[in-house]
Amino acid sequence: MIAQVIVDVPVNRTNRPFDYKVPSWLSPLIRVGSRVIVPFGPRKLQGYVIGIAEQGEGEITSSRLRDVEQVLDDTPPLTPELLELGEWMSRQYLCPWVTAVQAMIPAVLKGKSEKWLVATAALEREACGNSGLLWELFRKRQMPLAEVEKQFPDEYLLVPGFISSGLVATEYQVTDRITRKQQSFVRSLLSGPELAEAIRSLPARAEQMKRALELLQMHEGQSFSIQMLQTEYGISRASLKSLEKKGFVSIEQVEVYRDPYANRRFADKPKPDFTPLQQQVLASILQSIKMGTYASYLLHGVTGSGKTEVYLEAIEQTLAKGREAIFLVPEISLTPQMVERFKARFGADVAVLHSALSQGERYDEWRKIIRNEVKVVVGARSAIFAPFRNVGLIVIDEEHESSYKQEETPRYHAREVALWRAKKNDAVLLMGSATPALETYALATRGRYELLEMPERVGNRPMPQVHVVDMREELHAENRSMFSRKLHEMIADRLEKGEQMVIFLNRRGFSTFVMCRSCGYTMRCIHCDISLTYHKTNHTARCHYCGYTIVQPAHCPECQSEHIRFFGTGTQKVEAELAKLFPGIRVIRMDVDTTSRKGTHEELLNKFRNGQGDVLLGTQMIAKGLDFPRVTLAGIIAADSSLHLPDFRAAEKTFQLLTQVGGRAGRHELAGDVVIQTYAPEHYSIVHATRHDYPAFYRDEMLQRRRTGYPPYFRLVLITFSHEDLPVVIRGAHMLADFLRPRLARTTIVLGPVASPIARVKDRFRFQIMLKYRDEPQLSDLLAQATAAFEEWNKQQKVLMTIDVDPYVLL
DNA sequence: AGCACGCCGACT
DNA sequence: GTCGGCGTGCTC
Repeated sequence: MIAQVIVDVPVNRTNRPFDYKVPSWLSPLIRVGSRVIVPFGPRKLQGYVIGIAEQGEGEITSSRLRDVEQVLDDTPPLTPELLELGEWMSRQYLCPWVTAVQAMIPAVLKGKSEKWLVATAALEREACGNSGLLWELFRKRQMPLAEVEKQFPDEYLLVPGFISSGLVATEYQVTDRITRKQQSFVRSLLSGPELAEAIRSLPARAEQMKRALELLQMHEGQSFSIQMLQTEYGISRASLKSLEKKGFVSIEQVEVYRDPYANRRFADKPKPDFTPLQQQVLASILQSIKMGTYASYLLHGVTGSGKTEVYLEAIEQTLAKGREAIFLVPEISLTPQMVERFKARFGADVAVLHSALSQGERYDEWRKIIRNEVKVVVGARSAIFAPFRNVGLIVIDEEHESSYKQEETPRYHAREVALWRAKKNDAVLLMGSATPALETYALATRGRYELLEMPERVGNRPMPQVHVVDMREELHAENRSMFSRKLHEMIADRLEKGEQMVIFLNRRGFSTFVMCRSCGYTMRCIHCDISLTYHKTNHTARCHYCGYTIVQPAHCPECQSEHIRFFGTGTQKVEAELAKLFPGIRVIRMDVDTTSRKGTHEELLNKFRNGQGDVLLGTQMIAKGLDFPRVTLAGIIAADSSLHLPDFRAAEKTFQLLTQVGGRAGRHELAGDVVIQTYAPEHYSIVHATRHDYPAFYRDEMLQRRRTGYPPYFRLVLITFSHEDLPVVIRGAHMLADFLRPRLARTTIVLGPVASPIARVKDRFRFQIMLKYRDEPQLSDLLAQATAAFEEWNKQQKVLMTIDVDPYVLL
């Protein structure tokens, strides 16, 4: 038996299966998809079985093949479908297959290969003399070599001597980080009458023991966790121990899932009556679910149109057909509200893959999926890899969100992966948004996805009224405050009425840079080509690219002036201003600084929901998915701060943001207002957002994209190079461009090589090539060839190259 | 990626 | 005459 294995060496040169013999004792355990440990050259590595055959296919004769050393799991963590998906990703996104595979499984399953020092039998017999290291090895039997070097830096040099004298030996070990949580459970060892007798036999003062036995008597055959008996019934560990000693009960260790939602009850909302629009939309979707064939839908529904109810119903019907469902949400909007809704509706059938989970919690949730204990997965981007075997429905909420694109290798887009899985499984793909990505809407209008429209809010609630304030006029009217008169007036009005509001500040692209007012000097990173950002909490200036941090100087390093200040408005500044203008106002600020601790996110939102705040003030993270009945005002401080970024999606992002934030107001009985403050009130993204007119925005933006040659008219590939020496990067970039140009279609545009917009990061110069193409059916193959040619060229240099297919971040 | 093998300069 | 620098090539 031969196993074909891809090994954990994520480079192109080893991006192919290697054959191994399967020793007979492992053959019952090994499966396609198994994690294994294999010898690889002088090392031992973790690998994944991608195929099993009777005969090896390579030219190496089977007698010379090495053995699989170990099979790591009794259930393979990868299904055949996921392996195939990994292969596709590897071609599509030009990444090593093994990297794609590792993106699919929890981080704790990624083994690390280390060289260890182990004691030999000789060491047992010999005296260890005065060597601290040998004593330690005698005691511990083995240590990672890296740890030896750290703990015994002097004796580390003696290691080769110890090896040659046979006292120690080296060996490779592969370790993963799997841990399992155990809990003690108490179970009665006695039958009914015996139990009654035992209770009577206990002395009156053994009150806790009596109560424990009575509990076991009442719930016959059930076991109770010690922890629960302690907290809920006040029965101490000690009394349970003595019951065990008396032979009345047994205490055993049972593995439990780490569940952040344990001991929480979720109230189920009654299923609402569907509006006619919802019914209409559902009819199409449910028809496809019933047929069990591939179908894809774009559900374009305004904020508050009840898209979530449609999703939930579609999921329920999928489960009713005995199939499984994946529900993707953007990283940022996997809110407790959303989780609660799912837990309430689907109870123990849901696994939640949250970015805030610890690695252990994530592993436990994932195991519920691989063990077929759940039927629905709710999660961010990587949940698209849920190892279900019979996916019937994939829902992508807020389909346009950029968090669905992974910005490291493998640089995949969850929407693309979802499409692949849906087709593969004859499943339904349902994407929803109030502001679809242009690419998606364009495909929908061309029939690639079926377009479903829900242009009205449920219950005929009106869309909020949007007021656009031209901040230039405010300045002319001598208002230098960050709040326009309109917004000021409306805040005062809501405070008076006791209603709530959301104030949004897009700090991105408007960062708080540090500048000297006297000489104009700006603080820049010494390693990167960007300005430093001021952080108030510890009074430092930091680089957001490499982490370079200095204490904020009191004087300008250039001219010694004291007038060195930070510019740009941050949430902290808005908070201070609100407090000044409206004494007594209760502001709940939500940004990276106030939510860094685990659980604070939820805490702050609960506070706001309970009415302990008048204003929810924050960045991106409050823009989406939140639904508070008493919010009647949404204020956007600087709507155009995202408009002038060097990004072809700037207008689209602005439109989406304004629409989403505006959608937070007036979702229930109370009508809502939105105030947008801007310096560019005539810009089409702001005008159309004001009128809630997506189609108009789509038309205008498509004209721009056509004029400038960007998606959806052209597709992009961004190739980035970096190296410490500028001439070397430039040579590398030209080498690749020269390779590609003659091989590409005439209609394809090769932009560059040019310096990247951020020309230096971490002391490395960056150059890039952008490919713009309309039709390149063989592009993946060509890029693979180009990569091979580049690697050949790159043997002497050490230029880093990354290829980003359909990039989102162009820096 | 790592690791071993192998060929040239500065030391006992 | 040896120790060790890192260039080159391979891993079933």
